[in-house]
Amino acid sequence: MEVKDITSRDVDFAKWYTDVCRKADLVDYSSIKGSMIIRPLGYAIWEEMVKVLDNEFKKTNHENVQMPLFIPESLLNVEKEHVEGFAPEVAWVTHGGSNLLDERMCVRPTSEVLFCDHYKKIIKSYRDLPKLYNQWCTIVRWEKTTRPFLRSREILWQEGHTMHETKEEALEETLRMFNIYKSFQEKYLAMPVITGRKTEKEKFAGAEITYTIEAMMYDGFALQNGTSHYFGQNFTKAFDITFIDKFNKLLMPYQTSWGVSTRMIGGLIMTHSDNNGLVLPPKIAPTKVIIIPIGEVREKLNLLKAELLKEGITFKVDESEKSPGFKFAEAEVKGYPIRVELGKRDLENNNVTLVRRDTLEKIVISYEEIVAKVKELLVTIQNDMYEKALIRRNSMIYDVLDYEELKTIAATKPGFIKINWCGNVECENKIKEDTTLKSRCLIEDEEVTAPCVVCGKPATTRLYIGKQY
RNA sequence: CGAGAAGUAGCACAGUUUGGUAGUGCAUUAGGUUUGGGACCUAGGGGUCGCAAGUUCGAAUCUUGUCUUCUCGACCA
Repeated sequence: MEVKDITSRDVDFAKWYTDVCRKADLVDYSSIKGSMIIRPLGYAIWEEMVKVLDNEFKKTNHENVQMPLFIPESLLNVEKEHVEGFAPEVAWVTHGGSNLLDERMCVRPTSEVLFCDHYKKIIKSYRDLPKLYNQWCTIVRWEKTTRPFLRSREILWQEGHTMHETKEEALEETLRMFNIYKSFQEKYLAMPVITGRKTEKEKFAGAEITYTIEAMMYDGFALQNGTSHYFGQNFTKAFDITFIDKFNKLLMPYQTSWGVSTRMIGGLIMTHSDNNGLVLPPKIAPTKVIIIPIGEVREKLNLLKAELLKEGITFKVDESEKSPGFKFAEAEVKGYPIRVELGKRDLENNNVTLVRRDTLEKIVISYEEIVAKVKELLVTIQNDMYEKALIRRNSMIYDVLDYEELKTIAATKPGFIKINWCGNVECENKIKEDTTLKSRCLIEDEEVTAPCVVCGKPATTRLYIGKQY
């Protein structure tokens, strides 16, 4: 459990990642492949995420529900594209006790069909719309390769499923939730993200439009950190969901779904953490301040605790018998944004030492300044972490016009590549075959600058490509 | 799912080649001394060697199967 056990980030990034997950005590392996135990610190980070997002969902009039865990096979089969997309990775329940079931059921890999089955019953009139439901739950997808937080078989997440009277309303909802995710990741997780539509090839099974949020990890790989889908009437037609509008006409509603998962915790680690362990942005850190008393400082400690409590700044005090050096290292592994070293020797001069986790900078100030400085630092650290990640990310984005150059960069430089693309799936496939890079998302706010980088025909759009987790 | 590597105490590992009843460091418990970057002394506790079958008088060690983890590939809404 010592920092020196953490593999260097630049030596072996994959090993470093799992080391941080374990040493910071975020997660433990269970005896079931791909099903992890989320430990108290990992879960506390998730709870902070849930708190912020759930509040955003409720502010935008969404209601939480809880749907069944199982999906009967016949129900999963209702929407053709959807079942084809998910069938290879669902887990099946075939027995109840020792009796073979008449119809096998899968453990939900996502809940579109469950919501549709329910909406069919409760939506009758335009007065029943919109329906804005969300659920916090776990789902199961039988992944072949698994990694803590990034790709597990049991996934803790949130899925919103909404039904709307018009196409315009549904499209607006898709973008509304997409923007909530984007701004959450930028403002709270301090993660710069690229956002946009997925290509036809990469969109969600059954969706008309998929918007994606992609963050670049320290090693240049992309992590898809959230998606928002517009379904049009694909599912409502398949499920025959209808309502009567105000002119007494029978119509079909338009649908969306959107989700984020504990994968964001993996993104947080691979964006900000370092060789000393976890680094958490203050806004998402469950505990903002760790106080380490050195020597007999009880009186000042009690005073400080009362002041932080009054200010609503979450803190912990390490009053264990360990040596100060051990406590410093431990505090760094766990990623507390600010460490307060409350030492007898400093206090004789009326000083305390603050240490920023993101830069490890030591700041000596007088005792009276402490609360004001902590408040200031929490803001500074949050901003600096975003800026640092942004600069690094931007330095790893390449704009490429020539296909040979594309292959060279793909093979030698980690990161994202911007290209001009004709929109043809053959060109998309060729890039993947030649370079293993896949489409991340369309860049819709930039004009095309040259012909398609693959085929040389006129380009219709700009596109981000990159390797992914 | 394919190829490769690994699994011995909470963690990191030795012991396996050559079969003989399990060890080191850290952590942990008790008492004491310490305290500004991973303290020290003394005395303890903790492991059916991933699991299962087989070979053998005897298996951590040999054989087979299986599970889990890691790496590379395929897959990945």
